[in-house]
Amino acid sequence: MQDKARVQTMMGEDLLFLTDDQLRRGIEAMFFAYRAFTADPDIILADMDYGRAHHRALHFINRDPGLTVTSLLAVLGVTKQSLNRVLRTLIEDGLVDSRIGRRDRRERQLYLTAAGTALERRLTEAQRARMRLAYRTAGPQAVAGFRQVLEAMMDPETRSQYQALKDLPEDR
Amino acid sequence: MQDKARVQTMMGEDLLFLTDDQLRRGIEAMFFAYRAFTADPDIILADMDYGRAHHRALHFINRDPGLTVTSLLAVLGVTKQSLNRVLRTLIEDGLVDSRIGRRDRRERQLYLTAAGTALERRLTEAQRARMRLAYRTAGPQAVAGFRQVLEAMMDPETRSQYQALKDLPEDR
DNA sequence: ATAGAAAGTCAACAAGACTGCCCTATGGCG
DNA sequence: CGCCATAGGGCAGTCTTGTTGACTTTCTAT
Repeated sequence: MQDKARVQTMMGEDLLFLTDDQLRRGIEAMFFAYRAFTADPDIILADMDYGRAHHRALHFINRDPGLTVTSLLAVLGVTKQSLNRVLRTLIEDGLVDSRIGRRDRRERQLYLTAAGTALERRLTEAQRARMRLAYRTAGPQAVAGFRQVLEAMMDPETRSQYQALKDLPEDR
Repeated sequence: MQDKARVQTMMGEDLLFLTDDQLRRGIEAMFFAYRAFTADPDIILADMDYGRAHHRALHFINRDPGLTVTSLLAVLGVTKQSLNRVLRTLIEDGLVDSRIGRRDRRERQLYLTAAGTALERRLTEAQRARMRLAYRTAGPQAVAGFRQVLEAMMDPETRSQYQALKDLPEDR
């Protein structure tokens, strides 16, 4: 009784999509898809002695220029020591600019330099290309469902952060 | 420059879901959701000196008992040296049984022991609980879309492996 | 003015991926 | 039989990225 679980919507009785088998399929899909999802930028990064962590930092600094180290920490969910190493190399290499906070001089506000912006764009575009194809293949309705499930999967606190990101300035 | 990618194409109109902004939202959702996705089993694993790699091995051995080291390698997409370290500890700890291949005595066929099955179940159940909640929250139609997009995101070769898994014996 | 909290940095260590190389055992084939 | 390919294991060393602990700088409240 595994595959006939093609769910048809409506019909209150239709909880077939919650069988252990269906859940396991979702788990495996997450594993395989995430691997592909990170593969494209990883190739670019490998060439320049950077890793995924650098990409993530660039992404969120680009997303919200001027954010502090602590804010970035909260979004990334790592320790500040871990982030610091990554940040240090990015700053040394001239991809990120760290300026002393204006309100509070203990803080460091982070900005991408022109070079940083260029790399971020290159990395993200590689990732976007795959996402674009997947979106196009699956169609708008599937995309909506995709986002709904992912959002429901996040920890509540993370979900708030994610939703808050929605409203950030869209410059670029 | 960021084409605000409103409509373009002749028929256009419904390509709004392919804007760079929409794609970026998807990228961020993947990042946050995947972190949550791995968090629950990670807590259990941390207590016993195991890591994510052990979980993955247990999962796929449980999925297809008797598979060879080479097959497992192909599914996991890691090097044999990397897998070997993980597998060695699992075998030493009595969670996995490695038997000499029946067709080909060079091969090792992998099985979970009772203890291995128990741990696999515990780990997977933690992960399933989150997935179940997400599925239930989002609903069947969203789940279908979720799976469609993830599948479209995989590398073609991986997708074949993923689809092939569909037909494996369903014990449990 | 000073104590304590907060932000950030430096140092050392561990997990888990990788490569490269070498080894054994087995299987297939001319 | 002999040769070579394949399956698997082991060892050494590297890299990224996570961790904790201890430190400095800066701010804030008493």
